[in-house]
Amino acid sequence: MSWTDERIEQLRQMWEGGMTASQIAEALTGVSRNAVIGKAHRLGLQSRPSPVKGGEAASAAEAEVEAAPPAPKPAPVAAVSAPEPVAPKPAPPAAAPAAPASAPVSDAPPAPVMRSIGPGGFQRQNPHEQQAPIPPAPPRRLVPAKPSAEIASKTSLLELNDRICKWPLGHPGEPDFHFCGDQVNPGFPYCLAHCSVAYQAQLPRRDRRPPPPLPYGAPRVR
DNA sequence: CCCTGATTCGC
DNA sequence: GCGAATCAGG
Repeated sequence: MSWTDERIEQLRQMWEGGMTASQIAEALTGVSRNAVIGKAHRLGLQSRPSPVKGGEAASAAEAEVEAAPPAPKPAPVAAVSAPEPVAPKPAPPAAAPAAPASAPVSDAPPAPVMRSIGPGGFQRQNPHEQQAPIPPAPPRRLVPAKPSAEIASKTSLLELNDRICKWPLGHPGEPDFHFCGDQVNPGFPYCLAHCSVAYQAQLPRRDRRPPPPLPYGAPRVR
């Protein structure tokens, strides 16, 4: 494969859009990650935060970059080949309850809380902490979460491998059906965020709590 | 190990 | 100009 104008343009947009060289290389079939990086440099595309850089020459140039980081990444223009409207970004799915109003525990001496770690690094709850393992099943409609930088190129079925999230976005058959494509939570087929959607901790029936407040018309739990 | 981008250098 | 090999940090 050679660098046609079209491919160069796609590379440029994806690079500026924040895609990693690997992602770009996958999207532009027939080129390696190195090829992408090499080309990007030859094009004069500015390097984005690279891990290997701080080592030397902490000069003015770098200082400037450090000085003004909080610039929200502008939504990159859609790829030339597949202009796609940017779908509204829904709230992250079923995030773990940040700090649920923990039980009115007295100000007793705080015994060190021991928690076991589940697969994938999730913290398990102790039996005593089960107040709200999961906030009452949200009656909301589930909307697929949208990963950060998959605006320019969507992860297609052909690009799936063992280390990218296979969480489907959209519906098969639809033109923009694709997969999440983020890095997987090691040992799982999905990224961390989608694992939290796909896997819900299930407590022994004995320890389960029915009473919690089912808001109006929430689905009956048997 | 996995990942990342940067750089080098033979082609 | 190209990109594999290599480097080096996370």
